[in-house]
Parts: sequence; C-alpha cells; structure tokens
Amino acid sequence: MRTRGEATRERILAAAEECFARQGYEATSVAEICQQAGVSKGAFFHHFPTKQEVFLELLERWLADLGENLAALRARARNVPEGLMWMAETAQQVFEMARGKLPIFLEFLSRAARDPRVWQASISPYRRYRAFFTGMIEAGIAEGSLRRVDPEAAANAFLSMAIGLVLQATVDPDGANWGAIAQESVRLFLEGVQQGQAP
Amino acid sequence: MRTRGEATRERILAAAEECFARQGYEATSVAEICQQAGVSKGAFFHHFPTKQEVFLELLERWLADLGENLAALRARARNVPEGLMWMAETAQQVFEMARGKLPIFLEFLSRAARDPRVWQASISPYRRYRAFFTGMIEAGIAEGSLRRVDPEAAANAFLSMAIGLVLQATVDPDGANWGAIAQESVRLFLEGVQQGQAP
DNA sequence: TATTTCATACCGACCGGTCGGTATGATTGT
DNA sequence: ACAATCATACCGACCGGTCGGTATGAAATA
Repeated sequence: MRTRGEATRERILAAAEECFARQGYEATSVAEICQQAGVSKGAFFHHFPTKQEVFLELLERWLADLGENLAALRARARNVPEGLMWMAETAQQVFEMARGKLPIFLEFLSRAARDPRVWQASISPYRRYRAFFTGMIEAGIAEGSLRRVDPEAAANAFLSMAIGLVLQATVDPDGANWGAIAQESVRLFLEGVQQGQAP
Repeated sequence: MRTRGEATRERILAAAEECFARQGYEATSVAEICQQAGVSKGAFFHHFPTKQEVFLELLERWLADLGENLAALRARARNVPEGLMWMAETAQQVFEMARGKLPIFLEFLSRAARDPRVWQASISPYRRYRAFFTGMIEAGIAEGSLRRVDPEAAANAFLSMAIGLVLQATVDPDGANWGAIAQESVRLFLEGVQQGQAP
C-alpha cells in the first residue's frame, strides 16, 4: 500500500464488502459504505466511477482467489480422488469461516443473471472451473484412479454438487453440518466413479 | 375467480411475477406492476399490504407447485431409480419452459438469506424436500433397487446436485444443454448407488 | 533553499428523480 | 344505503451521482 490513495481505495473496498455481505448490494447505499470506510462521498467517486464498479472489483478478486485455492489443492494432492476429498475438507473450513460472507455469493449470481457486465465477469471464471474439473477427471482416468466415465458428465455432476452444497450452506447455515455433508457427498461420488471401489 | 376483486388480485400477481422475473424484485416498482396489470396503485394496496407480501405469495405458490410435481412423479414411478430419472427428464422441460422465469429462483434465495420472513417461507418447504428425498432413498433401499448407502447422505448429494444444476441452468442457460446434463448426472449418481449396477 | 506550480486526493452540500406507501373520494355491486 | 373495490393525487424519505472548491505534497523553477 504505497500511496495514500491506495489505502483509501482498499478501505472503501473492505467497507463495501462488509456492507454488501450484511445487507446486499441494492440495500447498501454509497453513503453507508463511505461512513463505514471513514471516507467522504467525494473520495468514493474519486476512486470508483460507479457503485457497480466496486462490486465488480470485489467479484473479480473473490473468483481469482477461489481459482487459486483450487489449483493449489490439486497441485498438492498425490492423485485425483485425494484432491477432490481435500476440496471437500476445505469446504468445511470455508463454511465455518465465511458464514456471513457467503450471501454475497448469492447476490453475485442473482445479479449475474440479469446484468451483462456482472454476467461476463462471473461466467468466464466459472467456465474455467468447469474445464478445470473436467481436466481433473480426465487426469484421474489417465492415472488409473477413476473409472472410464464421461469426463464432462462427471465434472458437471461434481460441480453441480459443489454449487448446490455452497448454496444450501448459504441459505440454511444452521440446518446441517454442511462441511461434513460435503465430505460425505464427495465420498459417495467417488464411490461411484472410483476404480475398484464398487462394492 | 368469482368476484371482481379476486380477478384483480390474480392480475396483480401475474404481473408481479412477470416483472420480478424480468427485472428482479428490487428493480421492479409497484407502479410498474400496476401498469402491467392494468390496475391502479390504490387497487394494489387494497389487495396487498406491502410489495413484499406479493413476493411471498408468489413464493408460496411456486414452492407448493414444485412439491406437488415431485410427489406426483414419485407416485407414478414403479421404483425409486425410475422416479429419479423421471425427475431429471422433467428438469429438461422445466429448463426449456421456464427460462426467463428461473431468475426469480435466485432472487428468492438471495432474499431468503437475509429477510427472515422470506427465509421462513422458503426453508420449511425446502426441509420437506430434503425429507422427501431421504424417504425416497430409504424406499429404494427397502425395495432392493438401491445399495445400502446412508439415506441422508445420498439424499443430500442428490439434492445438492439438483440445486446446482438448476442454478447453473439459470445463470448460464446457453452454456450447455442442461436438460441432457441433468439426465447424465442422475444416471451417474444412480450408477454409484444402484444395486447390481457397478461395473 | 525558497517558492511557485500543479496533479492527485479529498470534502460535503446539493440535485433530479424514484419509490413505497397513504389519504381521500369516486364507482360498483348488492 | 352501504360495503367492497378501485382511481388520483400526493407525501416524505432516500439514493446515486455531480460539482465547486480545498488540502496535500512532490516536482519544477529560481
């Protein structure tokens, strides 16, 4: 954080993230963000042309972060099933840590379905994730740890499960132990596709 | 639709549903709904105390409808795997038909995560769905068509998959043939849990 | 070094417009 | 007549974004 300006920028982003998480995008006014950041409205619009731009920058950071975490987990795993299980275990921590932060995820999606700018910002990382998982399944088949399933179909099923889990954990965080359920689900999934595991 | 009042009420609900689907809840003004319904603001607030109440009534209808459809499919199926596959096939049609209507689903969820009233209205049907699928898996095990998996875990995995699919189809409807993917995913799931199907 | 210059960072009052909801009275059906 | 139904006009709050102007501090000039 070299210059004074950059520090202010970061404060605005952090404040916006908190407000969005607490109240949602629409319900959060620019004035509120400014107050939370201890900054004037003038400063806000000096650093960002619109409220939406703040939102988009947060979105980009979040998705990039997620992508890096997934890639790191895969790289560290000794084989594909292990990598997938690690991801499920990580989900446990994510659910616990993020809690109040998760609803932004929904807000992102809800807006992405309508706002072309948001859509474009979310959809290309998302498609990379799909490709990423397809690649993982293919690698699993190649290394002999997975059955010869259709990689795309399996990746889709896995990704759907992951998305569904996150969503449920977001809406009903106290309804179940979602971290444990994530692990159970992935285990079940692996039992279906793993080599020499079928009973 | 006996009285004149009921007809107006329905027109307001239909108009609201369309507006919400097209623009989202927040972005839809009461005036817009009234115009679309060919009704005055006075009529609107005569039939509904607040805008949110309209939203909630739509939500209730939608969830009740979904529940009925699921129960009907299960009742007609000759065994559990067949029932699950039928649901996947139905998803195909739902995706094609609903298209523009699906984003309301996201709006529902997004609001449910924050608005206690909406949350309560969505969460109890949702928990019924979970119980419903758990019951199905148990029945499948009892009838011998499914392996002795943990019913709750399997139901969770299946429901997660379903939710994830709907969500992806909502956000990226042209990104893939979601109906086909739904069938493929369920098939994959069944291969994992079905009796005597493991290769 | 002392002074001028100037870009960047920031302030906060303000504007045009929108929105959810209300007040009041007309119309309709019984 | 009288209750249910609907229309019109209106209110007060709020919001995203603008704008004229001020502070800060580094580079240029003398």
